[in-house]
Amino acid sequence: MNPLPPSFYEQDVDRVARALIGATLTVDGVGGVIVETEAYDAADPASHSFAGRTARNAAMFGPVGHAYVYRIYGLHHCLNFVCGTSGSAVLIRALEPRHGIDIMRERRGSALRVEQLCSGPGKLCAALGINLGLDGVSLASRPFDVRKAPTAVPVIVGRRIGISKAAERPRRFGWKDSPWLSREIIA
DNA sequence: TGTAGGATCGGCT
DNA sequence: GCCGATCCTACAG
Repeated sequence: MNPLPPSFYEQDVDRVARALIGATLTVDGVGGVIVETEAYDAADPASHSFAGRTARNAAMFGPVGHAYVYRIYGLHHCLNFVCGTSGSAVLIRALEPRHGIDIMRERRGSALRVEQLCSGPGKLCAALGINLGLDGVSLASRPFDVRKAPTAVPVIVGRRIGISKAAERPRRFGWKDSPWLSREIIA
């Protein structure tokens, strides 16, 4: 359960996406265990970095081990971890809530079941209080805390979700049979 | 300068 | 399963 060093993110983005399953992410002490991720890079037509560096995606081309946060559909946010190859990042899609569940409910709605708090990229950003102010911020310092998975976990791979280009590429990773996934993982 | 569409979510049919 | 919310990026003209 040690903090993940910046060198961890230097690995191939698909390897990082897989290795993050089981890691613990908190923001100001609120968060839980990562159960679902997706990999993107500059050679991927579905990636924001595919068309090159712009003002929005600058963090994807910035320092490794920093956050790339963007707004989607005008109202939600998504969190990514920037990796070694320039323009590559891992989208964090779902968490098992562990810490600060009362605060998550304050932010997301007091009537929600625990399974609904972080079961999607937009949901977990709302629950953890992630916004554009965290774009480009280092994951190795506050408010972020990312810790290595204490033990190996069973990971399955499938096609990505919610994209129109290259969705069939097997770049979605999830904790096998986890009840905390955003959706079932389909190969 | 104008505008189509997106790595989503929740409510309604 | 479908649709609207809501904003800002990217690209066309």
